[in-house]
Parts: sequence; C-alpha cells; structure tokens
Amino acid sequence: MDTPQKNISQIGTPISKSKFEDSPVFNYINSLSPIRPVKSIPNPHQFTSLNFTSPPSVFTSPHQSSSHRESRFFKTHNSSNPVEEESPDESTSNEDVSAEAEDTKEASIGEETSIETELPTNDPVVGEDSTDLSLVPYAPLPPPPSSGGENGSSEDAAGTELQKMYDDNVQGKIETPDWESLISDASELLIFGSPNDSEAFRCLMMQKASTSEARLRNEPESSDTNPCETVSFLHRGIRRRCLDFELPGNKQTLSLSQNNNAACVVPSIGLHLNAILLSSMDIKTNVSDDYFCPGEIQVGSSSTLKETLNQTEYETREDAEQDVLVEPALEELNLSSPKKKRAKLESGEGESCKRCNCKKSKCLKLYCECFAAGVYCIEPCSCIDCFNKPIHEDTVLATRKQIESRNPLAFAPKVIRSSDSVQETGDDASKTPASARHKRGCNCKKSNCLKKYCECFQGGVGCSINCRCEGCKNAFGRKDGSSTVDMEAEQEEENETSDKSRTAKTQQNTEVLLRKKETSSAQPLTPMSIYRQEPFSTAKNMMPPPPQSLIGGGSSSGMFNSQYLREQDIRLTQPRIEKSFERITEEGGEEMPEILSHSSIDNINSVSPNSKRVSSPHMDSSSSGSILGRRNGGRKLILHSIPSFPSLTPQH
DNA sequence: GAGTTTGAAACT
DNA sequence: CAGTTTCAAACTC
Repeated sequence: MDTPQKNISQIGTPISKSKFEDSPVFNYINSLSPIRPVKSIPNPHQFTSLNFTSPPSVFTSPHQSSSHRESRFFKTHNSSNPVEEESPDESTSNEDVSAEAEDTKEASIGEETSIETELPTNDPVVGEDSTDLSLVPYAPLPPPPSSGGENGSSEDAAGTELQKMYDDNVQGKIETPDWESLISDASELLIFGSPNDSEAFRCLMMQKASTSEARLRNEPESSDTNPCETVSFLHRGIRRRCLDFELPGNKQTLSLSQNNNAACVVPSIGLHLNAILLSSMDIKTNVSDDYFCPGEIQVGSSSTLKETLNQTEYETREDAEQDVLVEPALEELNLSSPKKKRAKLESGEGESCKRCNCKKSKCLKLYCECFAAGVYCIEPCSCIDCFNKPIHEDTVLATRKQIESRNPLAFAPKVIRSSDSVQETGDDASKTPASARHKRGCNCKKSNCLKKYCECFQGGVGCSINCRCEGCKNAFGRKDGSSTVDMEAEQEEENETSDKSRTAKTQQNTEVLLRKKETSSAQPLTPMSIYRQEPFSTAKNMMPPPPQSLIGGGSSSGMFNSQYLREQDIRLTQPRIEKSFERITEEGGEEMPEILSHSSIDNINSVSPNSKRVSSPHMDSSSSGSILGRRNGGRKLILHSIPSFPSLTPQH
C-alpha cells in the first residue's frame, strides 16, 4: 500500500519525496497547513497500520445521504463513492465503517479525489477550526468556507484549486498521522468541549443517527474493534440526537466548547457535555447504558463515580475517552434492543435520558421531555405522531422558535446552578443548601415537593423564594429556608410520613444527593456554569444580555442542563466536569475564549421572560464571578456571548 | 399494564 | 395576569 503522502507529495509537488521534504515547496505547504508537519514523513507504515484504516471514519460519515449536514466535518466530501454509500460486503450496520475503511484504502491508493474525500474529515477537526467540529450536526450548516467542498462539483474552479491545495496539504499531514494522534485530538475536543464538545460530538453522532437511524438499528452486531468502527460506534453510542438549534455562523465563538455546545446542545443540557465527560469516565462502569446519562451512570456505579469524582480523576480522562471509543460498540449493541434499554431505564434510573411517551403533543411542545431537552426523539421513545425527528427538522425548529418567542427561557435549563459560595451572599439561596435553584420555582400543591412532580425536587434542588409551593418539604431545601443541615432530619420525616416504598426511593435519591452535596460542597462549582451555557450557546442565539448565561451557566444549555442538572446526581458529575474545565483552562488557556462579564450577570435577574420569576442571579453572579476569577487563577473569563440556551431565534 | 394523581405547559 | 384546559410524567394499584 502506498502512503497517502505520496499522493500528497504529488499533489503538492511532483518532486520525489526526498527532495520533497527539502524543497521550499514543502516548507510552503507546511506553512499552509495548520497542522503540525508531523507525519508527512512516515507514511508507509502508518498507513499500513490498522490504526490508520479505521479512525478517519470517526469524523467521516461516508454514507450519509445528507452529506450536507456533515459537511462541516467533511469539507471536501465531494463525491461520495458509490462504494462509500453502500458497501455491499458489509452488513448494514457496518456499512459506514467498512465504507470508510475502504475509502481510506482508496485514498492510500492515491486517487486525489478519494483522498480529498477523506481529508476533509480530518481537516476540520484536527486542524483549523475545531469550532467547526464542535458546530456540527444538526445545525443547518452554513456553508463552511472551506467546505465549499461539500458539493465539490459546484465549486468554483479557483476556489476548488485553493481548496485542493489546502486540503492536500492538510491531508498530507492529517492523513498520514497515526490514528492515535487523531483520536487523541478528537478526545481532546471532547475534553475541551466538555459540555459543548461533548454535545457537538454527540450531535455528530446524532447526525449520523438521524440520517440513518434505520441503519443504526440494524447495525451492531458486529463488534469489530477496528479503530474506525470503534469511532463510529462511539458516535452511534452517543447517538442520541440533539436538536440543533444553533444557527449557522456560530463559528464566531472562539472557544471550541462554545461553538460546539451551541450547535448541539442547543439543547440544553445539553447532554452532551456531560455525556461525554461522564461517559468517558463512567462508561466503563456502565457500558450497558444506551446513552450517557449522568443519572444512569450514577446509578450504575454511584460509588465508582464518587470515587472518580476525585480531582485526580479527570487526569485519566484521556484514557477513559479512548476507552469510550471502544465502549460505544457495546452500547451500540444494546441499542439494537431498545426495549431492553428502556426497561432498564425504567427499572433503574434511566430517567436522565429523555424518552418521551407523548401522544398528543407530537413531541413539539414542552410537554415532551425530549423536545424540551432539545433532543430528537429516538427509537426508545414511545411517542405517537412524533414530529420531533430530524426528518421534521424544520418543523421542530419552527416550533421551537415559536415557543421561544413566547418564552425566551423556555428551553433554558430549569435548574440554575449557582456556586455554593452563594450562601455567603446571604441571598435566599443561602437558605437552602443546594447550590442550584429552579429557574421559576415550583408550584406544588399536593406533593409537598417530595415527589418528582416537583420540578425542584426532580432537579435535585431545594425550593426557593421563587417557589409558590404549598407545604414544602423539599428534601433538598425548603422554600422557607431549611438548610442542608435539616435535610437528614427531613429525610427521616419523609420516611415517617411518606409511603414506605416510595419513600425509600425518594430517600435514596435524597441520600445520594446529600452525599454528593457533602462531597461536592467542598469543591468550587462555578466554572461549570460557564461551560454549560456553551452547549447551546451560539453567538447568534445569545440573548442580548444573556441572562441565562450568567445564570449559571448551567442554565443556558438546554440539553446539558436539563438532562444533566435534572439528575439528582448532578452534583457528582459536576465536580468532575469542572475539573475538566479547569484543566482545560490551565492547559490550553487560549481555548477558553469566553468572557464572563459581570454585566451580563447582572442582567440575569431582570430576565424573567414570562414574568415568571427567575432565580435571583445576583447571588449567582457574584459568587460565580468571584469563583471564576479564583478558579482560573486570575485568568480573565470573558463572557463573550454566551448564549444562555439554545435558542432558535437568531436574536432577540 | 391500566388507571390515577400531579403540576407544568398551553390556552383563553 | 388569572383562570382553565391540556398534557405527559410520576405514581399507585
């Protein structure tokens, strides 16, 4: 097999390889490509290496009929090889992978075209715009500048040439690279993205999934550990689709995480972040879970998580992530039997993962948890006449927009996390132990805020002034200001008053939460908030003064927050995430573009869209701001434009 | 699994 | 903005 590099060299310069390296042209080429020269050299073996074949697939989704969506990733995804599209050999499940693998092979053979095809995949990701990567999936892609390649045919000649050159150069570097590096990059993205990235990643997956859900279903039986496959699996495993509310153009945001988040998460809670971060860590423990759900993870291995939460943990993340690559396959397998999963979720605590059962809302209203969370409904959902699917993307977006017009914060995370430090501020929040508060507060009349009917309780947060509940006995903190101290006592009360079985459940949750709180309380919480926003954030989407973003950051990301925060377990995960962020900031300081402006924070208070009350931000702001400063060690965090949550509306 | 309860979301 | 209806999750049996 020839190495792609040859091709590259050919493209770039017809010179022989030895000359090639020395030649000024080579230098020039190097300068062109953002990526480190690396491997222009090594080729042959790298190429031959198994690693090589598969990995690219990670970012490429050859078969996609809806290539445009992925265009971001595959800038130059010109011609789809028929082969790509359908690899007769492979089972449907593996089609993608196999196709990709073949593509790579072809690339190695040396066709420019084929190479280009492959390259694109890598390019965006590795090199230039990590942002693109993050952007991902569903967003109606703005034609990426570089991506003109999407429709290679349509490209202008000049543009094409440039693109080619660029691609070629990049290719040379990227292609050759061993997968390890590639994967590591990818993992890094995940890491960085944290919430956002993960979301983005997920979105990526989702795209795939959405475009070919049917395939996915069929897929997995094969459990090849081929790198490519693993990657693809990863995506698939994560595959739950996020609604991409992000608007094209998000690229503005500098930070990877931001962009990414915006894209996917849009859905707030974006699950995403969590998903990956957690997943990376937790997946190991809970392979069976379909999605990376914080809650599930916890449940599955609560103890493990706790342990993992330790600061040291995140250090292992990279490794974990690699593992993730492998793990997904398992998940994938599981996916094949949705019922199983569902059953599992039901029985267990799969709640974290959205799976709706809508019958009349068509999953286009906030009644639908999936929709509310900013994710598309998937197979496991039992909804009827569901419109919350990629196929109806337009409808979904339109509906979302409509809802947002009515209530800008409709898709904002319901639970706003504030830093623990809040207590210091003396705000009402201080009364309650929980660092987080429900955005609007609950309105419980009969549940005493002791059941999941109560959104506060469900979100694992205490009731606050904002709540209009009656007879509040929220174990996480009463409206009247009972503190964490009381919680245990409350639990006891609960036991007495509430039904045994039910109580037991509740109590468990509560206990878990308490433990988490105890553990987490020591740790600074804030940083997360910043990132949370990102998932959905899109410069465009940003609300003027992003109230949400300020809010807790946590608030903004639809999927992320909702899914994540909703989990009572949130706390456990959070520390971890924070750390990851922290790490990011430390290591790649540049990566964090966001600026946390206090001003925005101030706005938070005012922002109660529906006139419904929003948790008092100031506490958040003050605390968060201070914390941020602290955490970052004086680094300035800029809240550039943090889209608080994934809003469809371009701008308000 | 069916039915009931509950409170958020949507509507008026 | 308040009251009512609709809805789907949470819960119970």
